[in-house]
Amino acid sequence: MDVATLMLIAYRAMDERVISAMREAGYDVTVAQARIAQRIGESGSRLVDLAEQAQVTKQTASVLVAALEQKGLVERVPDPVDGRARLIRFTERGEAAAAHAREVVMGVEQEWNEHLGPRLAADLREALTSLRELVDPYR
Amino acid sequence: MDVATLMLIAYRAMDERVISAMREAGYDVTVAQARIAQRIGESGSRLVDLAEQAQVTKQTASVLVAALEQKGLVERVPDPVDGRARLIRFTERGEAAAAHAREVVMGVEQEWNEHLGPRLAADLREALTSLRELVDPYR
DNA sequence: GTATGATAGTCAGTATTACTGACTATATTG
DNA sequence: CAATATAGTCAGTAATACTGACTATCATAC
Repeated sequence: MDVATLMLIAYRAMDERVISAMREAGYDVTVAQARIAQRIGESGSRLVDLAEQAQVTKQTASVLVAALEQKGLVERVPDPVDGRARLIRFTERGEAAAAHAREVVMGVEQEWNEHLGPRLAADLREALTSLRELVDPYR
Repeated sequence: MDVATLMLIAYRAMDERVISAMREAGYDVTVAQARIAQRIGESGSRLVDLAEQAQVTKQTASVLVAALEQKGLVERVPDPVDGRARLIRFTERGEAAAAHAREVVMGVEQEWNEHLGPRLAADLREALTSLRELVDPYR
């Protein structure tokens, strides 16, 4: 089995854990929506930036943001310094959802670390970080 | 950045490499189709097995197999030992495509290993294999 | 200042991926 | 032989994602 497929297996397990925890907590968010939401910055982010970071087109990002907006998790406000742009930022409820999601991710990662032990867990992170530099150098 | 997201970044890089190499070689296959095709065994596989391994419903698997069949990469033959079932197996052209894909995956993995160095590459594989036992125990 | 090109975002249309539910046909088990 | 399980399909829908065309605004060069 190639390492990329092994990564996918673990990634999907994380995804399922997060999505089901969010659903239990009353947040009904899909994987793609979560992937966009995860990248919203403190003071709001532009659509194109979210799209680029999540590696989708801006049209796709637009649909996902619209869904999040409809659920009351994010809002779009005009960018004060650029009339073309709008800033996407969390609502209070969205902020709470994001915090919850982060906690779940950290919890699962903690489980993983306990399973792997400190040495292997550290090596895993180091290897993945190093790989990122190779495959995704500009970011 | 959480390790699961780092895994996704690397996984996607692999995906892109494989898909673009396949396209260059004249095979027009999508990611989801490749994920199903990758799991077809030597002597053919049943739809339900492919679906289970790729973690999709059998209806989804059916659509993906139909697409692969339409491209002439796989064929469905009746299962000689079970009248309900049909075996999905590679055509000659499909076999060649699968072999090419495996080569590309191995090539990219080789690049990754060279970037990481032998120790970290081995640790990465060990950690991911161990994680798989945690998150995907029955398989 | 104003024309030119770049950027932010939307709208329209389509393809792919994925789901649930209902169904047929065949196997297996009691 | 009846009851149940399994393999696969069909129908319908939703989510995700794409390309192409468009408007509005910004930045820059003249």
